[in-house]
This record gives sequence, structure tokens and C-alpha cells, in this order.
Amino acid sequence: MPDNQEQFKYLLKQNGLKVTTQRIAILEVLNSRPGEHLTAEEIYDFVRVKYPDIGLATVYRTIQMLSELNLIDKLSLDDGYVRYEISKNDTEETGHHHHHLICLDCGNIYTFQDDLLETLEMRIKETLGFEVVDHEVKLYGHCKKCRGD
Amino acid sequence: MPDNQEQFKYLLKQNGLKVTTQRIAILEVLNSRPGEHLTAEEIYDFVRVKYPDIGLATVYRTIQMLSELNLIDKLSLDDGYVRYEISKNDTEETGHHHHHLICLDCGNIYTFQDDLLETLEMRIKETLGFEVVDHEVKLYGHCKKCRGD
DNA sequence: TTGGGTGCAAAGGCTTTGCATGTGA
DNA sequence: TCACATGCAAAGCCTTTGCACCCAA
Repeated sequence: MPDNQEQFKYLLKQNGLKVTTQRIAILEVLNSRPGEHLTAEEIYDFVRVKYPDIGLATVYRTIQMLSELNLIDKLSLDDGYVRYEISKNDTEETGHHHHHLICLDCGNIYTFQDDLLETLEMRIKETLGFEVVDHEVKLYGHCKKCRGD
Repeated sequence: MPDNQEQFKYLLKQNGLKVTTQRIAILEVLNSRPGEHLTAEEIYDFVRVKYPDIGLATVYRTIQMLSELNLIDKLSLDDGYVRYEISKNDTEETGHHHHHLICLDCGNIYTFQDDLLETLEMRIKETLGFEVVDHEVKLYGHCKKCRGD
């Protein structure tokens, strides 16, 4: 995580932005909960444990910035909330995200990696002339636990 | 479209719902614009051309109903609007939707069909025990037209 | 007749914005 | 010092809800 934080500070400075307590705190919350998909409100609550004076607006503003810097990923579950998680892009170049399995019963979100789409995307480029640079895949269904019950 | 409309009326009656002018009008608007992805407001505007007295709330209520009856599909582009299009499910059983190609330059939405995910979904069921029943795939990129310019 | 449907306006709920104050560089 | 960042509250914006009236069945 210090790596991540250093990268963050560097990115901020490089973009003429300031390194503030609030920004570091928010990044740390997201960084300490990989794989969770937090709403702005949830992030706000976690950050307030250590920094009770932070404002919700700051959380929203910081989240937006982190998203633009590609340090976090957005995920929308159509439940009225936008969720965020720390980005784990190994390959900076592709920027491709992992996919989500969403259980319709318990609401849990599972993630998985798959390169299957690359074949598809290549075919789309050849046949339609459309060049895919990013994708979002959500699979809805019933997870093992819920199917077992 | 009369087929579709008859099916609609039948579905309404079967569910103890009434066939009203407004409901038919909204369905017709969506039916006459396949492949377009309309927001509630846009649907509202189109319907008002013929039925100026309709209320926006009725549009929202009807849209929700149509969605529950699986006559229309929802699509969220994360621009703050939820969009709808008439459903063209050939196979009632699978309920699988087509996929969307979203151009980051002009905003146009292209659709395509592909069965590639079925392999993936089968593998997910085998390895993770997660049974996929629906999916949503959005591919972002640059369309032929915009790449040409 | 009568219970579901509609229109209107108000309320909800998440997110953004304006502005005065605070603070990192 | 000073431009950017923050907190607070207000405003925005899409969507839902309450309620009296209306109209399919």
C-alpha cells in the first residue's frame, strides 16, 4: 500500500493537485478494502472513524478525481448507488477491468478475470470497425451458497 | 407491431391489469423505435405528441411495468439516465440480452448478438458453482465513423 | 359500480455546486 | 503568500409517492 500511496502522491503533484490529509485518508480506506464495492456514503463513514470532520462533498470530489486518475473503478449495480473499488490494473496499457458476478439472492459480488472477450473484441474490430478500449461485464445469477440452501 | 400489442394486452389482462390508452401509447412509442435507447423523458416527449395530457409519472410507472413483464430492456450508460428499448428476445427461455457497443466519441450505441459468453458462463458454473441467468455487457470504444475522421 | 390507473405536485435520495474559510507548496 | 481544497448547506436532477379524480371492466 505504500507503493500505491506514493504513486498517488506523485500523480497528484504531476497534475498540479495538492496532497491533502483527506485525499490520503480516502485512498487508504479504498486501499484497505480491495474487492469490496463501497458507495460514497460507506467510504464517508469509514473515513470519519479517523477523520470525523471530513465532509461528504469532499468524498464525492475525491472519488471523482481518483476515478479520473484510474486509481479506482466504478461499478453500478442499478440500485441507485455508484460503487467504487481500488483498481488492480496490472497492465496499465489495456486498462481492462475484471468482471463481476452478482448474486440475485444475497447480493454478494464476486469477481473473476477472463480474457475471453479479447477474441470477441478482435472480431468486432474486424467486422464492424469498432475499436473496443474498455468493457464492463456484469453477470447476474445465483451463487453457490444460495443455490445450496 | 399488432402482434406485440396483442401480446401486451394479453399480458396485462392475465396479470389483472387494465388496458389503458396511456399504456398502449407508451408501448407503441417504444415499439416504433427499435434499437433506440430512450430515457423516460424522451418517451414522455414522444408520447405527448399524440397524447399531450399524459403525465411523466405515468410514463415512469408504465416503464417499470413493461420492464417487469420483460417487454422492454433497461440500459444504463452511467450518464444519469436509465434508458429503455423494446425487447427483442427471440428465445423466451434464456432471456439473454444483446450487447452494446458504446462510442466514446459520438455517443452512438450499436448492438450485436453473440453467444461467446455461453462458454464462459458454463465454465463459471463448473468452477465457481455460480449459475448465471442474465448478463449485461457494455463495450466502450471508438466507432468506425469516428475512427475514420 | 368500483378498484385499479392517471395527473399533478410534492417528496425522496444520490450527487453536485456555491461560497466563505482553511491550508499545502 | 495564494491558488487549490474543504465543509457546510443549498441546489440539481432523476425518480418515486401521495392523493383526489377518472375510467376500464
